[in-house]
Amino acid sequence: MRLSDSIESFIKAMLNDESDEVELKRNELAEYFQCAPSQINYVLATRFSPDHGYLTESRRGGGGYIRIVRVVESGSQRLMYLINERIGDSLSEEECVRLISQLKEQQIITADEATLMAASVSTRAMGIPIPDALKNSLRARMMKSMLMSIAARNRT
Amino acid sequence: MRLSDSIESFIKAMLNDESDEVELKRNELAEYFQCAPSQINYVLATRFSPDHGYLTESRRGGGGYIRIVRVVESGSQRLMYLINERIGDSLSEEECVRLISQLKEQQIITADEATLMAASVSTRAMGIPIPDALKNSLRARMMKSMLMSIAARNRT
DNA sequence: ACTCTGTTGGTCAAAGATAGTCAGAGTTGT
DNA sequence: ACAACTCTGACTATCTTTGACCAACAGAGT
Repeated sequence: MRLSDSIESFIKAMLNDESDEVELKRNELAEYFQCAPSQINYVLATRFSPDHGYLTESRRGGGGYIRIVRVVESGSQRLMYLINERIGDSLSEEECVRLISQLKEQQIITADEATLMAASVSTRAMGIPIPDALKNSLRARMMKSMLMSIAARNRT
Repeated sequence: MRLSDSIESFIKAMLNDESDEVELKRNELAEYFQCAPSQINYVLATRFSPDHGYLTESRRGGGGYIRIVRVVESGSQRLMYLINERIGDSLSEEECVRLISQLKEQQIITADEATLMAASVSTRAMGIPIPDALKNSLRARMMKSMLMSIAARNRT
């Protein structure tokens, strides 16, 4: 069995026992598995990425930690579909607006949230000197990031 | 538990009990927490800054003190200040997060909105190949755009 | 008033404690 | 053999805590 797989199972077991959320110390975990601390990052990157349905946050320095939140299976089907399939690498402002208004119609987000999301991807917000292609790729990333956070909060 | 967090909680508890204002002795507090006096300054700088919604004043010498005041502003005042003065042409992710969480504490935005805003300016969302300076200028624009949309809806 | 001295708080740099990144070496499946 | 995946270590970034030295203020003594 690969080390990465063991660490993955270990973390998933913790997630099952406790809740949809777990907090750990990178160094402790590395110590436990007798491996380099950066191995933990590798596992997080390859098995607990947003694409895999997880969100992670961390803090460095004294009392630092890594927190992993499971979004998979709890976020609505619709959101996961958008994140994983519908939204690709690029999204125009018009497409964003269309998606946002659909989500509002389906009552997945509130009207206020829709306004907020639209404001963030608006032409006005994006007024920096970069090619349109980059702006649209940025919009896609922003939308995924926001939808991911909505999926996270919708978990029961 | 981090020392800084304990001290932060301690001070916030005092603020809740009494009023929007609290006065303390740096040395006494340091004595109480068994730490270097300058630790208190660190806590003030990292958790009670204007961006966090607090003002501090102090006096040295005999009878010296540190006074911490929680700033109370109306939502629209706060938003206007942020849009017109605080946020300039550039804002780091950390600054964004700080401002957002402060808006949440002052109940100008909901927790869900805070999460959404933070997601939109996150490093994850900004993962396109442009210089950091541009990313921060983009963050500033996005924040202003989002705050303006909130200000608009708040006008009743 | 002026100065001296004790009592406070302020600053800053260094040390300590964590986590992140990335290139390259090692391993495995086809 | 080749490509993809795994693992490590050196270097970096960030957050916390401490300590040495500095600055300001009050009150006593002159």
